[in-house]
Amino acid sequence: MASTPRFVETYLGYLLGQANHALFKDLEPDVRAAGLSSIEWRVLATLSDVPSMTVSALAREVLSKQPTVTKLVQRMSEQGWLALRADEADHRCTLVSATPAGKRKVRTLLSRAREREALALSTLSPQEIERLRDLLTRLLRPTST
Amino acid sequence: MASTPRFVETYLGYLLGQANHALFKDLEPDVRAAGLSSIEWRVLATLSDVPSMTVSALAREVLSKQPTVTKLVQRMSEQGWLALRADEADHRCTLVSATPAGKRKVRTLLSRAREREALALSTLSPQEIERLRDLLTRLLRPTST
DNA sequence: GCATTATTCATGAACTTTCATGTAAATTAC
DNA sequence: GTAATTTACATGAAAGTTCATGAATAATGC
Repeated sequence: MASTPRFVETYLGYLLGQANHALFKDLEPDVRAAGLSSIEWRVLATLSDVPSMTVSALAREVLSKQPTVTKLVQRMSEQGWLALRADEADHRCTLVSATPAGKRKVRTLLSRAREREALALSTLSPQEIERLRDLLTRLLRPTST
Repeated sequence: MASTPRFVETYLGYLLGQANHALFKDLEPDVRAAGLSSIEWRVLATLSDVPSMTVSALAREVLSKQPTVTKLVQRMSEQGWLALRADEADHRCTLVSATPAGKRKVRTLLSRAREREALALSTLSPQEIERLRDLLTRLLRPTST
């Protein structure tokens, strides 16, 4: 006699949160060892392969609020990991970029993250991994024709 | 000539985070209208279909730290949504449960969450949805034979 | 049983995030 | 070109989270 499953066990938001958390837990020791918090890791990873980004674009990427990111990047710039400068084309915008020190700091973490990801995904076949990425991407971009 | 994709565009943790965030954004207005924060919503949803749970079990479920949850449930109990009592079998444990008022408060949100989830998933076929749930579940429980 | 170790939660201090709002720059409508 | 509106960031106060630690209970080894 099967009982009704708990709400959280079937709700997609819960599954996504748990999966994300599980994945990060494997990487967390490395992130902490590098002297970074999880949000700082997200910021540096995001900025690792773009020249620069505005504060609000960065806030969207790292799933945080604009005032949070404003203060976060100020602290990180004091530590020398980020550089802030005004956008010449639009003086309202503050452009955030990773300094060489910041890029250096995150470099090994990026490949470590890839390793951990591969490990976490090792229970799935390459085809299934492909499918998972595809399904998640399509969830994010509803109108993919 | 395809350029190398950005790290965050292919990293699973990023995809999971974005997907989770996108899903919650649809529900957030309802959660806020009910006078709840996102973490309070998670707590009430988690407690909606179990009699009670210890503080640390709850912390694991809602992906937060134990001191965070200790203070959170104290606030929520002052508001009448949760009840706290000592575990008779193990006096170290504080058992947390949703009060009738708390259950009432979350009831409509639970079905609203289902609606929003269905909407977000409507770009996928039922078979694909099944597959996504399956893949995420297997990611969480590596040794499912 | 007694000592040791582990578990569970509570708490104060430090730090971070958030909300509400302010200021400045850019855009739009006239 | 000016006024009204919108956009983007910064900031202070309030609220929340986290770390380090403490106190109490339970489990383990002898």
